[in-house]
Amino acid sequence: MSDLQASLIDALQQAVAAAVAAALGDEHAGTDPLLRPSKDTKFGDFQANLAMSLGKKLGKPPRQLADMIAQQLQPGDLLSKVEVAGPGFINLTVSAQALNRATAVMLKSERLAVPLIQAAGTAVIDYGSPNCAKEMHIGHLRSSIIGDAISRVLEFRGERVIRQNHLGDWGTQFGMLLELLLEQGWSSSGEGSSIHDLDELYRQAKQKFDADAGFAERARMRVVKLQAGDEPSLKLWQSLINESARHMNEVFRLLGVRLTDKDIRPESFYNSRLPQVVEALRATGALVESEGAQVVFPNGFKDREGEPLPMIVQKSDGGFGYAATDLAAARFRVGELQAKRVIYVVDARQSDHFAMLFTVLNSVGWTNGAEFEHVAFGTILGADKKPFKTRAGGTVRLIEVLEEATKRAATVSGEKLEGASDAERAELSRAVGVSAVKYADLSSDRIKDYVFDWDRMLALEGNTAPYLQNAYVRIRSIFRKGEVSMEQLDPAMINIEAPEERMLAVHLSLLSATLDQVATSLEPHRLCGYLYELASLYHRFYEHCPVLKAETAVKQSRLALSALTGRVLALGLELLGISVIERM
RNA sequence: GCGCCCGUAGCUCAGCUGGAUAGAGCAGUGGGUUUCUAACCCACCGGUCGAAGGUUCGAUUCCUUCCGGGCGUACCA
Repeated sequence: MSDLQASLIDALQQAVAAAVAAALGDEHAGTDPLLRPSKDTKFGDFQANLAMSLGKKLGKPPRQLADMIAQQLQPGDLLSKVEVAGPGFINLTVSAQALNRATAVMLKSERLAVPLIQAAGTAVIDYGSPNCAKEMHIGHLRSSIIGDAISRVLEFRGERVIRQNHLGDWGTQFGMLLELLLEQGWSSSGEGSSIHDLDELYRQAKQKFDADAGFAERARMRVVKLQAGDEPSLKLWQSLINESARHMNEVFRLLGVRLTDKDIRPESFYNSRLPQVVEALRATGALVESEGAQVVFPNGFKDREGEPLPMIVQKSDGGFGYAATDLAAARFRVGELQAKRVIYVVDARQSDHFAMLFTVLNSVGWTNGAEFEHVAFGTILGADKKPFKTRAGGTVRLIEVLEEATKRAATVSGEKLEGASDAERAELSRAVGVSAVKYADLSSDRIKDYVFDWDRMLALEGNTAPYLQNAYVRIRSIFRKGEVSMEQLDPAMINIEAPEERMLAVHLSLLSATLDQVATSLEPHRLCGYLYELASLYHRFYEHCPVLKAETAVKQSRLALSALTGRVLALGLELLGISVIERM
C-alpha cells in the first residue's frame, strides 16, 4: 500500500509502475509512466502515456500494451475508472476517497506536501548585480526579480541557496568617474552626494570619455591605479560605493527583493585574486598572448572576420577585464562556496560571454563537477518596441516606476476598504502596484522581450497579480465573515463532490510537480501559470459552491478546500516575491 | 558574413520538455448580483501554430532549408 504521505501524483506513479511490472515484467517497472494531467475531464483526471513509447521499444502495438497495463489497474481504492483510448492513452480517474485523502494530506502538511529534495546541494545564484555610481534603472528589474523568485523556489525545495550580488563596483566606468571627480577637485569629502548627482556625473564622464581621447587614456590609467591600490583613488571610490549601496538597498527593499548587504560579493572582492587566476590559467596552457592582450580562445567562437574570437582575460594595458573577474568568481563559487549549481541571472545579450566562459571553465577543468547555467532574459521594450526609455530618451529610473505603479494602483482600488486608514491604503496601493509590475515580468517566458504596458499590468482580469491577489482576498473574506480560522479545520471533513471542487482539488495536487518544473527549467512563469489556473478554478468554485451557506458537513469541507487553496496561493505568491494581501 | 534568440486568434501571451479536438485574457456580441468582495462568473465569435520539406503511430514542440524581426560578434559589462 502506498505511503499515505505521498502526493496524489506519487501514488499514481507507483500504481502505474506496479501495473507495468505485473503486466510486462519487473524490468519495465522503472519506465517513466509519462503521467500528465488530462486536458479534458472526459479523459479522466490524469493520463499515462507510456504505452506508445513502450510499444516502439518492445515492437508491440501500443494499444495492446495499454490494455495489458490497464488490466492491472482495476478500479479500487485509488482509481474509480481506467480506460484505454486512442493509440494507447491510459485514462485514469481518481476515486473520491483518494482525492479526499490527498487533499487532506496537503492540508495537514506544513509544507503543503511538497517534499524536501534529497541530497540537496548548494546553488549559487548571481542576480541583481547593478553597477555602482549609477541610479538603478529599468534594466535592473528583471535580474533582480527573476533571480529572487528562483532563489525562493530552490530554497523552499530544500536546496542550500547562496545569493550573490555581483556588484559592479570595479572597472572602466570607475576610471572615468574618479578621473572626472579628481579633476574637479573632489576628495573623499565628496560624501553626502546623492545617487542622483552621481548619475549626472556619470553621464558627464561618459561624454568626456567618448569625446576626449586624452581623458579616456587618463581614465584607463585611473583604473589601473585603483586596481593597484592607490590611496586617494580608493578613498573616493569607497565613498561612491557607500552611497550606491545605500540606494541599492532601498530599491531592493521597495521591490521586495531579498538581497542584503551580506549577499554583496562585489567585483572588487576578486581583485586580489585576479593575478592568481591569470597564472593558473597560464599553467593550463590555455592562455595565449594576442594583440598585446592575454586571452583564451574557446572552441567554436568566431568574430566578424571568421577568425577565432578570444575571451580577453588581461587587457593590453595590463588591466583586467570582466572575464578575469568572472573566472575568479566561478572558481570561488565552486571552490570555497562548494556550489553544485552556479546560476547567472543576466540579460540574454550576454549569452555569448557566458557560453565562452562556460566553455573555458570546462576546457581547463575548473568546474569542480558543478553545473553552470545562464538564466537569460529578454529586454523590456517601450511602446515603440525599442528598449524602454523616457520620452526624453533617458533611462527609466526604477524608483520612478515603483512610484507610478503605486499611484496607478491607488486609483483603481479603494472604495471597498471601509475603515482603512490612509496608511493602510497607501501600503495596499504599493503592494498591488509593485506586485503588478513584478508579476507582469515574471509571468511571461523570460527569454522573450516584452512591452512595458501599465494597462495590462494592472488589469484585474487575466494572468495578472491583482487577479491572483483577489482570489486570496475572497478566501480571507469568507473566513472573516464566517469567523473561522484557516488553521482550525478538520482534514477528515474533506469530501469532494461537485465538479468544481474536483477540478480544484486535482489542480491543487499538482503543486509539487509544478515546483519541480520551475526548479529544473528555472522558469518562474510556469509557477505563474499554475497559480493563475488555480485562482481561476477557485473563482469558478466560488460562484458555484456556496461555502458559508452550505449545510454543516459541506461547509466544513468547502472551508477546508478554501483554506488549502488560500495557503497554496499564498505560498506561490510568496515564492514569486509577490505581496499577499488580506483585503483589497 | 557567422552565432544565439524570437515568430501561435485583430492585440497581449500560455501550451506541462513529442500526445487526443492548440488554450487564456483583452477587444467584439449576449447573459448573470435580495446569496461568502461583480477587482468575479457563464456563453458565443475568432487559428493553413511564419513557409516548405524531413523524422515519428503521433510535431506548435525535434532536425534541415528558407522568410521576417531582435541581439551579439577583441580589450565596456
